[in-house]
Amino acid sequence: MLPSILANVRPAFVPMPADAQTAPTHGLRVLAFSGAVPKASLERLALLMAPQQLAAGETLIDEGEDATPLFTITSGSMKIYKLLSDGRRQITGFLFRDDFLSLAFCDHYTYSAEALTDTTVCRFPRHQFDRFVNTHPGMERRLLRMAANELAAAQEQMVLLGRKMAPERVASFLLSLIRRQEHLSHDGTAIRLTMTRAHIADYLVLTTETVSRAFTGFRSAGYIELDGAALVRIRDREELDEIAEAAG
Amino acid sequence: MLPSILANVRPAFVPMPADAQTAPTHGLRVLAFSGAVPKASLERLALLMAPQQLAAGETLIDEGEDATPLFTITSGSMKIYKLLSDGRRQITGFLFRDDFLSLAFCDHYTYSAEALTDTTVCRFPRHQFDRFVNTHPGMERRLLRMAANELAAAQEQMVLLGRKMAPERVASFLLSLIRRQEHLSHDGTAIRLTMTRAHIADYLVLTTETVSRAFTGFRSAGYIELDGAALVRIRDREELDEIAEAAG
DNA sequence: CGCTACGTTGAGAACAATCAACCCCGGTGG
DNA sequence: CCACCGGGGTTGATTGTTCTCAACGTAGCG
Repeated sequence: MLPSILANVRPAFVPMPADAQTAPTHGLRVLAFSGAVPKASLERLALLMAPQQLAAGETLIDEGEDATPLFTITSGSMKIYKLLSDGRRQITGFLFRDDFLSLAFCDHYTYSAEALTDTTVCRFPRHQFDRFVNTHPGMERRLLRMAANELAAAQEQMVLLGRKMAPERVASFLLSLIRRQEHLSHDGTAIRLTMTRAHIADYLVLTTETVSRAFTGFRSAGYIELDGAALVRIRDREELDEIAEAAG
Repeated sequence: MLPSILANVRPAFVPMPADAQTAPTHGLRVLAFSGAVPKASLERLALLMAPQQLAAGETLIDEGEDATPLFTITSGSMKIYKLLSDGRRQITGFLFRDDFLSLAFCDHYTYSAEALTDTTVCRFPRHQFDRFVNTHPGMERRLLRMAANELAAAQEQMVLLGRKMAPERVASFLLSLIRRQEHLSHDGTAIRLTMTRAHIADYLVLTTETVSRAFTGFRSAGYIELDGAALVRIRDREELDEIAEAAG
């Protein structure tokens, strides 16, 4: 009755068709679920989607809001975050293409979501998505796999927040972006950050100053190269791995 | 093919039969999944289980170990934790009766699990559990629900670790235990802690000293009463809620 | 060309960690 | 019976990593 109960989940490790990186994905593809159900079913799922444009900084979801629709991101990037009543904010994750925004078993979202860059999402009406899931057992399994991956990532993040020093957190963050990108485009040498230092700080529980100092430190040590503030070239990944420390 | 891919998940919100609190649960019950499948199926699931005793402090799972079996806790309590290579430890959760230990989609556990008190677990062989899940769609849905709840809790924990002061963390922790207990036994006035101050500290990312100071502070303020170190009586839940701040 | 947002760098403050006693209680053995 | 012992818990003083506050740089844009 309530299959669509995931919070933010990424389709990590979804085998990606070769043309996925270059082909325009808005509209008729549902890459996040490819492989989970027959192609014909996927086409039917695609018919349920309604595309939606978001400008950088625009809010898609407000915490506590009625959680009727579900979303996947077809291009761009978003942050999801939670608030305390006095306004303290914790970014709990960044989402990119093919990531999936859903809800956590209650009727309202437990987090807010905002576009970092201009972003396109596809909206699924919940009832219809649920019906689709109910008639495709492969979907439930896929969603479970996504949730399990997300859960493991969340525990990893607890270790980061709880036990890692500032530079270790920043190194872990860079590496997680790199790994994510490698799955999508097989480029592990450079990343263009779509988030500001303030976003990174809010995610890693540091300040912009501390994040900046970590970047500067890595640059001075020759581990990375900065081209502007957004483009990061990895020079010594071994060392970054070392700093990020195990697991990561 | 891989339905049993959850990390630690609790059966939160499982409707509990009235006799569940008092009846001995070892052996023939699978409360965590009651309601998800027909009673007859539950009986068959119970046949797969093998009970196992753990003394306090005994390790059930070592991080990285082959993740063949799955477990539910039938009595007692456990901690699950992750390690960094230099030995830093982060407790990522406490598990109690009916909680479910599983694995996160890869072949090895991503965390360790150790008994806090004398504990009984039931072991499921993975192949057979998977087969059971595959033949009972209700199970997949239940597992998904459990995972979603756990994911929401993990995000809550990120906010706690990232944005809450020491007393707020301790208040949040006490309240989460209380809420959990209310679901099981409808007693929201007192809890007997099965973990030491050191465990609590490792979970909340504080030191035993800081945890102790928070307890002392709450006692002095009249919010709680301590009977020994383990028995906590709640005197002013409103105020604790206030301190734990929103969401929680 | 100045505005504004973002980023970097530097000096002092703060919260919790660390280090160090001391207390309390249950168990053990003389 | 009681002294000893040890783990866990509490309390106090000092240290440290990051935050805070503040200033300066830099880049994009009207």
